[in-house]
Amino acid sequence: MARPATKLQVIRTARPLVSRGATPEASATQRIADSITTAIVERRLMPGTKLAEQKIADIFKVSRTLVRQALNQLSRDKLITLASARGARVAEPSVEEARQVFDARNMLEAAMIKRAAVALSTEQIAELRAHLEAEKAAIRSTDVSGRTRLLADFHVVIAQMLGNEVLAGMLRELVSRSSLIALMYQSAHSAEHSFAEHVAIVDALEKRDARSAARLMESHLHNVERNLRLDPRGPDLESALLPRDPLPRGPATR
Amino acid sequence: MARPATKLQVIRTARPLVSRGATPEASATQRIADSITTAIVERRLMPGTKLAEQKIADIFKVSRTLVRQALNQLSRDKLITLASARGARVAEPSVEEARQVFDARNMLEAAMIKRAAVALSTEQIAELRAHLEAEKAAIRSTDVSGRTRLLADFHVVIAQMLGNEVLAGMLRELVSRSSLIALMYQSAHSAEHSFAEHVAIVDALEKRDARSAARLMESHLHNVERNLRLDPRGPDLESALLPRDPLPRGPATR
DNA sequence: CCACGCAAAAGTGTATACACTTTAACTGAC
DNA sequence: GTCAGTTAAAGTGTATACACTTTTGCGTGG
Repeated sequence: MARPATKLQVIRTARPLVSRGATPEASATQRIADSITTAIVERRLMPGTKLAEQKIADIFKVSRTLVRQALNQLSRDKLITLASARGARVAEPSVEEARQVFDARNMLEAAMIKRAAVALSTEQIAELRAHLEAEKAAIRSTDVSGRTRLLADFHVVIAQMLGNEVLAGMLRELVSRSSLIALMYQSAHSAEHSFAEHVAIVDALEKRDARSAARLMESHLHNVERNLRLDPRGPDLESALLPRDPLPRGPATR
Repeated sequence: MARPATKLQVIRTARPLVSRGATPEASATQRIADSITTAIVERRLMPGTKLAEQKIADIFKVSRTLVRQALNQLSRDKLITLASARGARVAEPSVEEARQVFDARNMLEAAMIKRAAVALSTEQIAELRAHLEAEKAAIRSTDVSGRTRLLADFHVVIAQMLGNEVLAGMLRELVSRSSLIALMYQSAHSAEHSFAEHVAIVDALEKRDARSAARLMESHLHNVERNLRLDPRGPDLESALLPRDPLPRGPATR
């Protein structure tokens, strides 16, 4: 597999995601995990990048102990892979894994949206409209990282509105895995397109039309998945090696 | 909150669950996490029991480092709760949490079983029959721990047969949380009853009747939930001590 | 020039040390 | 006898030490 071998640039800048519990003073471990998560989702850390414990510890000025805890968490979320004695790398989800994640989302979210059509209050639907406005603004202002986050949060927010934190938690995990997948397979699905589909879904919710809301959600997820470059030959080893992009020097990939 | 304060008896005896990946030499951390998990599910560790790191470390003859890793994992599964500087306790899921868990299972498993009715091969359905035989045997022989595990595994096995490990993983977590909930609220749902419902579900699968399979699964989960003693007064101290009048809505948990 | 092997460097896995927090146990005043 | 305040014990949070594994770089023989 192609190994970008990016040298682990500064991560910083990352603010704690809104998603996690609003702890005033988040634990150091959580801060680290969140920073790495957003760095991955915002494409500052590419799949395959080595995450050496000591280097991260130096960056955050803590000991390896806390970094290890954070890496363990991320490993459970499948955002990184841990190989015994060989360290952590940003995960490189397989095509098969992508299929499974989207399949699971489909089952979960179709059921969820049907319930939402019945259970959400008018105020909550208004909140969803507000969320859509935020999405639109982020897209207009070309705020790439905010846009990515908002488009993903749309799905989680609905789960939270249903008052089911268990559901929301599962969805949060699936959605962040989806982001990594989209990134890895260079989704051709535009943000504008996703946004339009979100609008259609909320429209259906407003009309309390559970059936079409579910249909729209399914086709939304299907579209996102379909637009991944899940080519038969996989994530282009060939095209990466063949002289598409002539490197200045020899094999000095370090 | 009622605190049994059981003094953390010997855990041992526990063999690694079949559920986790069949690693030949599981890591020490995983061994510890599995032991505690089965101890909880088999009622050898009651909700609220304090899990002191050093004591567990002594039992397993490792350092606190590994115990902490295991406890962190279990905390993510919501089988224990971690309070900063106050240590780990076996979780005491609230009534609300129970509702959410069963609600999430309902969404997930209804969708799953519909798919299973279409996608499972004849051989796989035969395997399910074999699983049912094992359930029956465990129930007959009053093998309590095996029975509990097999009844829970039924749901996970179906997910695995669909070839979706992501789905199976989520279900595995939900099912073990359900076990803790059933234990805590002393389910009155008999093993025999669950078994009979499992048989009915497989019958429907065999007939490729997706709709009734889904209906049966939903009513199965509903029955399990309904038979929990989720009384308004709950299992807590107040009502245990004060010979109270019937509470209208009562300050449920806490 | 390449392949192979060996040794140094880097990195991970686990144990231990130590500071700080919580819990308990005790003391004395009321 | 009860309660508050104080202090010791127990326990957790983080850092560090050290053994062992993997990776890397180099030198030697072919």
